[in-house]
Amino acid sequence: MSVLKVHNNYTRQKEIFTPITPGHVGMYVCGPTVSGESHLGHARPFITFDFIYRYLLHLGYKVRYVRNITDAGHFEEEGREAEDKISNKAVLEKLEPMELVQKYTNLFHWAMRQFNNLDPSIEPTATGHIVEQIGMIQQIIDAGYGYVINGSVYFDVKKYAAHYPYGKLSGRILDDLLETTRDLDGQDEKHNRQDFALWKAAPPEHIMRWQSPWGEGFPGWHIECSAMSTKYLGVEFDIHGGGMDLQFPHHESEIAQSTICNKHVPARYWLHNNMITINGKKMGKSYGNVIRLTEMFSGNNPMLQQAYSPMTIRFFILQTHYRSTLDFSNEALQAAEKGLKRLWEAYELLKKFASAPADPAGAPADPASTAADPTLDDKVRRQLTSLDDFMNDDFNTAKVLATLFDLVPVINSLKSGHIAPDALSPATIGMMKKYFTDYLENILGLKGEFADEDHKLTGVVELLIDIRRDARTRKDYATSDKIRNQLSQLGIVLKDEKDGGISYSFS
RNA sequence: GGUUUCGUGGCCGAGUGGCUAGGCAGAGGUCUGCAAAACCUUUUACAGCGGUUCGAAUCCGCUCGAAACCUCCA
Repeated sequence: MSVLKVHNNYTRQKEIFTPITPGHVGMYVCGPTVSGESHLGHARPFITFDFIYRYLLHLGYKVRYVRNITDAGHFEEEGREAEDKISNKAVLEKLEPMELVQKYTNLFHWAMRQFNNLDPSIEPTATGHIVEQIGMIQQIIDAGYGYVINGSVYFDVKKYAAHYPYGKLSGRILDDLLETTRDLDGQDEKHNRQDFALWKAAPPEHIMRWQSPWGEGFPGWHIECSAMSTKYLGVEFDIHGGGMDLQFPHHESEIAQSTICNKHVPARYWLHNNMITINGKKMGKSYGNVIRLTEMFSGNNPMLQQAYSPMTIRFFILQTHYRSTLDFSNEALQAAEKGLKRLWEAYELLKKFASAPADPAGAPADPASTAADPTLDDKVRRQLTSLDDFMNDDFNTAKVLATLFDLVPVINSLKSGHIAPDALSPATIGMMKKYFTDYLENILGLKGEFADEDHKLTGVVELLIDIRRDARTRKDYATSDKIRNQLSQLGIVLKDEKDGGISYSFS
């Protein structure tokens, strides 16, 4: 049995995962900014850290998974007109800021449920932790690493870099930053360009504002995650996750803030998922190439040839390693949809197989002994146990799925008789069931799309199948074809099987 | 411009020194009243050029191309 290894972006190495507190894992993942609707790109981190969360639970860890809601807004253009993104849009949409925030939070939660993501243990909001953020900013000022100008507070990156390794996470060198940071127009009140805001004085038109020792204003973006992760996970926790694009400056700034306040780099393992691209370009608002999740599910977007179900999208994401970019295309999504169907149908078949009888006295000494085909039996077992190795290898879900696909022909052949029913031992069949359920449902978080179909509908379909069976027995193919074709038009596909059975699926 | 990463067959994507990845699509076959599914077989690969090595898609160098970050961004 292998041990879990994760690629730690902080050290740029694959490392054995060792939690700080044995048996417990603290994980913080940067959540959504609820100033707009989530798009396909946003789905990736939350699905990625969901299967990571699920796998840690599967390994038996007690996990506290904290994922924030950013509802306080950031700077649209730092250094120029400090505009709160959320309040700005609220004016445009003539909504109360918190009304807008609520609307998009609800939509976000709805999307997470569609994806079958487990709820985080704690989902703190930035607006609910202003006090903690102010406290942390004060600490930074007191320590001499923050300075106040015109009611705003900035972090002194240059001073920090003189004492601490600034840029380690993102692989950046301060001097390079000084030279390469793009020129911003207008006056900059910061001492140095690479300094970042801890607190911003609110201009009069700014709706979201809070009292602080430095006047009315609102918190900088980076401080919220530092404050909330510290509050709920302590000064040092295990995993910090988020999209790769957050590595700099967001996570780098978090490290700097926490280092000053808590004397600790906040997390041991920094995990970042890669981007979803479209035509090779990152999907993002500024690129104007986003497909919203509601559009993905409905197909209502010019870039989409059809609707894609949440599980298709989840499967699509799982087929790629989380650290690789994933390119969107209709062709790829359609392939994922078909692949998932094939895999899931085999799983449904497998669940119906007779399994090994429960043996309270213990498993047989040699579980493979009853297998008529020991070679195959052994191969299946090895493939199943390799799933753990792949998952332990920095969550290689792509390999996990490929291996499960390898077993699909075995399952289908057992069903059809191409492989003798006793080729595999009952214990191995039972093991397959367990692994398939564990991996597909519990770890990868997939679910049958039609699990909730109305039982009455099922009954009606089975009645029609019954009538059709009679018709076929009479060789009344006109009637049998009529039933099959009409059902097919309704999206219910019948399949005649070799043994005279008929199966069906909703599409 | 700087930093980093990547370039795999028709498409999507694993693999990181030797052994079939996998999915989708295509082809042939088996099965079947027909169809679908399933099963079996199968075509098309590792950007280019050099180097290291018994052996490289995998390591090194160069060239070309792409992306991410450097600005809000999952």
